[in-house]
Amino acid sequence: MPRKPAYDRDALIAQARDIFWRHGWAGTSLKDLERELKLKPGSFYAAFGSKDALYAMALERYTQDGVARLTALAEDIGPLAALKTQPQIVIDSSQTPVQACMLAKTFAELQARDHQLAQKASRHMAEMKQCFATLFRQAQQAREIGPDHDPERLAARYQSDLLGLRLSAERSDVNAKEIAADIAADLDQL
Amino acid sequence: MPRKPAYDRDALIAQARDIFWRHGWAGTSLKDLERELKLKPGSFYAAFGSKDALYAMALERYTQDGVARLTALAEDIGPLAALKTQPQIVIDSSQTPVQACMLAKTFAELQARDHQLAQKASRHMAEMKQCFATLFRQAQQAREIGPDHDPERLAARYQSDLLGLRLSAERSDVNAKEIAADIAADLDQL
DNA sequence: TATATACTTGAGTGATCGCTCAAGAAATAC
DNA sequence: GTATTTCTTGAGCGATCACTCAAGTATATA
Repeated sequence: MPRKPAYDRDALIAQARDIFWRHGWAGTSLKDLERELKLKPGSFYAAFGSKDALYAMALERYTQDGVARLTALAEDIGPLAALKTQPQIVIDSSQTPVQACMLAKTFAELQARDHQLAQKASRHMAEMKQCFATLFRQAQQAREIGPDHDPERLAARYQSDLLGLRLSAERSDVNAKEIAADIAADLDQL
Repeated sequence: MPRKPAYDRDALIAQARDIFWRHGWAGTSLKDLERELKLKPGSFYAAFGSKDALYAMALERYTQDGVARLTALAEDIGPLAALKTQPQIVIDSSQTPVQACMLAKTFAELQARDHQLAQKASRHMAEMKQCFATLFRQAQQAREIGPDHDPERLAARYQSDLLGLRLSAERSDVNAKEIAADIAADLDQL
């Protein structure tokens, strides 16, 4: 009996993710979303419930894709090689809407207001950090890095460096490739 | 003949800087500013012209203070020591409204919309980077670091690390002191 | 004290915010 | 075909946005 939606829900979430990623939470209005997703307000709310709900879905999608991509890369070329390659990947991927991390942008924007989306972003960043720690641990077990390092600590520093790198990559007066190379080079010192 | 304002303009700019720093550009409303600065709309606009104009003054103040503090520190304890101490300073300064850099937050929030405040923030970050580069150059001339390093490149990496550190320091699941120590330790390898 | 010159006040501007909902259109089941 | 169910549409809700301005108030000089 029912009628099917005229849109591809998954594609719309990915599209919304890119818009939010670019312009942030407050910087993206319902008008923006309606125009880009080609949805009237009624359809929008029937499909996603609210702006915040869609934003949460976008964060989810963003994190899932990120973890999946890095995990796949590590299985391809090994944990340490993946960690060394990641800095260059995240800044030269010209397909990404912006260079800075969406989780970091969300967290920075909404943390002070104690917004639930900031908490969600924080949890997702912890997820990513765990992913890094796992790779460092694997690299250690494979004797690719010294045995005296704490994988959790390496992961925290590495993630911090990546956040800085990706923000720096947005700047026109910074040579991000050099920074990425230097971050990768640091991993050889371990 | 005239009547003097009842407020301390400089103090109000510093107060506005802290509010903007915390909540960002879109996250701070005129109502917020009026309430915190205890100014009615008329006085506000007579004093500062617009929200954006005040934000620009806040950015200016933020940068001036940052450069002055680091420069003074370097004259006290030397360029390399200042660079090594800075990471710990910026994250344990419990007087600061938030840990993340206001220039970085502004840039990240407004860059995609090509807002003039994003450009101003970018210029101020370049200013800070030059400040770092000068210290690295001085450290090199003082034989505190090796002669084969490019001070500009070191400065870019160092600033990137600081941006990451300061954002990480906002997170409850990250030990920022460890990251700060690791950044400082890296400078000994030069 | 008289007057000129600011500063302070707060109601109110049009625009936009996220969001609602009733009515019309379309597709399924029978 | 008809009935039923969902999707689509868009006018419009109250709230808030950055901001204006005329009237009132206080302080300087003369």
